[in-house]
Amino acid sequence: MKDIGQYDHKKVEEKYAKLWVERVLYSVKDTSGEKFSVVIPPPNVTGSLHMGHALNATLQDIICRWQRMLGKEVVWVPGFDHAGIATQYVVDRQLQEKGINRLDLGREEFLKKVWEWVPISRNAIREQLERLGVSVDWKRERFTLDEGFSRAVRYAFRRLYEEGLIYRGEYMVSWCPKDLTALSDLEVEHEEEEGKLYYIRYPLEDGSGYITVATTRPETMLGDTAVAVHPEDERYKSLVGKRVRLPLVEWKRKAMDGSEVEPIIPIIADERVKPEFGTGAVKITPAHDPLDFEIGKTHGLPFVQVMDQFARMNHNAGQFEGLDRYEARKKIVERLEELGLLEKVESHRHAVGKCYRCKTVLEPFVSTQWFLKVSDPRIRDQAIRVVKEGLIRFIPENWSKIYLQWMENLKDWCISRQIWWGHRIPVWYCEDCGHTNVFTDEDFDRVYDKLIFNLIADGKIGEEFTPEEVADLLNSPSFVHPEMTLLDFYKHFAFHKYHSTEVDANSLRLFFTQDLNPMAILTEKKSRYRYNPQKKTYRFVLRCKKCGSERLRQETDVLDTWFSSALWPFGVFGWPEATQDLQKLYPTDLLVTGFDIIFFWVARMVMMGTFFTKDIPFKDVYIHALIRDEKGQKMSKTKGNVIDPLDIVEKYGADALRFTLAILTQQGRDIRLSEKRFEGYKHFANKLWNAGRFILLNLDEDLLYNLPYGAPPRPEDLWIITKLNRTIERVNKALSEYEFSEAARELYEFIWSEFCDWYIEFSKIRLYAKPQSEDPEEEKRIKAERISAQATLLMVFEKTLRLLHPFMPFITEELWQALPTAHQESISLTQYPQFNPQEIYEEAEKKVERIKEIISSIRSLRSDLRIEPSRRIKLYYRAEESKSLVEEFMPHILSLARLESLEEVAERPPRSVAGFSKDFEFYVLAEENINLEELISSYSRRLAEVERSMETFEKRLSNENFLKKAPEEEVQRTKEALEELKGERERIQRLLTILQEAR
RNA sequence: AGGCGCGUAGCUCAGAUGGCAGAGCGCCGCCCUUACAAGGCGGAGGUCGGCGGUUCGAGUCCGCCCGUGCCUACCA
Repeated sequence: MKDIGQYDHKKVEEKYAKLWVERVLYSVKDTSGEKFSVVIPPPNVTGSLHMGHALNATLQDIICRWQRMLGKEVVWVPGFDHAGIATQYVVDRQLQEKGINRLDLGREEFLKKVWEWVPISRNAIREQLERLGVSVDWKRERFTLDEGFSRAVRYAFRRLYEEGLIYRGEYMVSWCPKDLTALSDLEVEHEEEEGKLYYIRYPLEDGSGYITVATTRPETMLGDTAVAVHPEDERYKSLVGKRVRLPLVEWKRKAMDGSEVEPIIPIIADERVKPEFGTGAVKITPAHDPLDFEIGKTHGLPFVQVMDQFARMNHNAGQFEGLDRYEARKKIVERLEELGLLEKVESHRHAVGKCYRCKTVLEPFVSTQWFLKVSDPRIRDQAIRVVKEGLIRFIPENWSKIYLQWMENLKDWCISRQIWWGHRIPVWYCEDCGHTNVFTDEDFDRVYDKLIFNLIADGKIGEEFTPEEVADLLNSPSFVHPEMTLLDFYKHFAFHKYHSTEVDANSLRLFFTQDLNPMAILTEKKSRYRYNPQKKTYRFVLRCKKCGSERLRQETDVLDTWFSSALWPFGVFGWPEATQDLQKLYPTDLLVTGFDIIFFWVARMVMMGTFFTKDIPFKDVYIHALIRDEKGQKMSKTKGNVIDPLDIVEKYGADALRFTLAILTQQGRDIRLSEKRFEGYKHFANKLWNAGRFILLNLDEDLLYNLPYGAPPRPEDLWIITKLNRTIERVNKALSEYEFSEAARELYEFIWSEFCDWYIEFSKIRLYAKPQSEDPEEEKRIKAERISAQATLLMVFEKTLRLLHPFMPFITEELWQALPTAHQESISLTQYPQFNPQEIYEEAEKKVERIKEIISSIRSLRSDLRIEPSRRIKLYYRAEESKSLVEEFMPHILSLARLESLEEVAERPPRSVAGFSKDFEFYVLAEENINLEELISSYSRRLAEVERSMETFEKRLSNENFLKKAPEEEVQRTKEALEELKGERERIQRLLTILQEAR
């Protein structure tokens, strides 16, 4: 007997969100058993989580909690992504709002600002994840820019470089003139736009006429160095080899190789020109168009850049210099028109590439960049094989096709970015011999040299540093784990080998006093350190591996953020160190992510994973849908249609949020979300709570001791046990197939429609039973009955809570802890219910289902007759097969159909109205004010329906082909169904006649 | 331009292996029946986008079309 009162999701959830983290429930210490490991797709530190993250986290948590309850040692690694451009963009905008320009601030100062921002975002996200109840192991939290991870990135870069898989070169890339960086092909968003196609006449040099070219970008004509036609194009065959005078350009232009280029340009033939497009003649601007770049290369054409990094016209643009590309376009078109060289302008739909971050139209731009040869068989073949052979499994399956398609058409990946926030490429160019040096800490023997190298490469200390600076830094709290020092963190995540032996505070002190003794350094030419006696600072010296020069210049570019993300599933476990974690927990078992980053991330993890670890990074890849708003629009801040998960958690609770997301997650389908959905499942949580409240209110304190004195189970007990058992089976099956929606629906259906609607109602018969006499035997019997009802309620409810726990962790925890059977620190540490074939009671199941039908049919009649629920009425019945059942379940029918009495009669009582359910026919005495019309129309509708069904069955059975060809079983089934319908029709007809007479 | 997905009740969506169309929300009616009005009980509502084909039988399999969403792509 205890009352848990009304459901207050905030109270419950806030309590456990904190408690679970404090008690470190989800940190596995002993990893000797069967493991289940997952790495979270690290959220970007760009702000806070959106609904997509909430979905992602929820689905992973459902699986992780389920696996944990199945007895596995679940390790779920959380973390964050530094998210290069995205984060830089966010901080840049914040500064702009304060009127600060990033370029004025300079790299170092700007990075400081970013490091100030990151913890703000990270804490917000952490808090959100905790509120969602995710069971990650916070002790393992990682950041893609933390010390260990950065080291892994450098290691990976070096390996790839040494294997010849990374190269540097001058190529055409997509350039964002706003973010001032190159982007990979994937970061280009193509958008269809209504543009214009300009037809421009280029006069032939000999004055014999002109050739007309068509272009969408007239401003690039200033950089034209040829006109190309298809070699087989009869219209232009005679012109090939001739030259044209480039209009407007009356000056010499400077090509990228420094040579001067005349505005007289050749007409060349190239098969890549499509004769059917435009005029069939195309202007060639090798420095500003990808195809022209290729053609320029093959034909040895000069490359003339006419724009700078801001997409402004440069010195090659003569009078147009300094104009923005679009202004230049306008001016150039005007000029051409004046000169009569603009033949016509057509409207033209075409795709333009935009920056995926800032949506600026990108400029094809020739520049020197770093590339990763992902198309190399050493990388690609494995990545294809592991998916083809099913070692990695996509769910839903069709994504593997998309993955493979993309893999087949791989192009080299531009991995360098001209931004500041990210992993600086670990390359130092020699100013003397020009050698490209790639350094990692492997190049140094002593641990402290390694350490200091890493600090420098990370930009954690400046080129010149004092020992105090280094010591302070190493003794300061780690960015990721404030309870550790930076040095601890290094030891833990990066210097596995040296763990607790060589690296400690004492040796650190010794290192600085002995090894970095200024006198020793000044006299020791080969020292790694240079001492500056004036400033009392040290410099860590790198020497060119080829010529030994100390004059090295570090590459200023940083790596594409996805380069580091690609190492995530093994980097988090300490790779490249051969840690125990790596051996035990890698490959991971599951990756849950959205389809929008299959190419960006999933594919690259597979490529890097198989390349570096010779193993797959994960076994199952569950691809979930994208969250959209109720109109099917992508949620975005600019559209203002975002639903903030924290708002929902506040208003409806994390449990409701999670359950909603789970039940809406049908495989491979986008989720349209409106706030209304959450409300419905909050009601579900409330329903569950109230069921718990009811049970607790009705449990006797001494129940657990009295269990042996309980009466044997009744059919409804066996029925609900069977129903629960079937639900257990279905939920486990659904989860094993990642059918979240199916699992959630089964739970909802069972809890609400079976347990609450029927079983609890049935149980009240025994719980509320009062002895009719003073007979002590009867009292004893009633008590025994009550015990058995309580026991079943408790047992079924307890199992149900465990079954539901992965979906709604908070409320299930709270209710479970309130049960007298609670015996564990947390419900999440108990076992997940499993199907038990012994607990299927078909006989009882059938009986109770039939009784439900009978009760419903009585309720239906009552409702049609407008008899209020509170009025207990007398009912009379006739029945054949159902008779014994009705007698057996008399109390149930009386109670749930709210009857005063139910008596068997031989004939329909006079002046009565009738209803039926199969052979069970029942009668209510008609009163003066009874409403028959509703009933008559109800029966009429029913009759029509039955007759319609009969017709289709009769037609089918009179079809010879059906009888001949359909399976015997099917024919039989149809016949039986028809017989049943016939009986029903007769009954309805009879009842209708009665009603009409009574009218 | 290719590829993928979707079109079923007013809305959001379920409907292995073809065999009497389902749920939630919304709507209508009656009820504060001592777990729950965030509730109970009862009910209405659908030519399964269109056309053709395979089949005894098609929401389900095949073809075409229409609508819609997304991904990929160097048509200047």
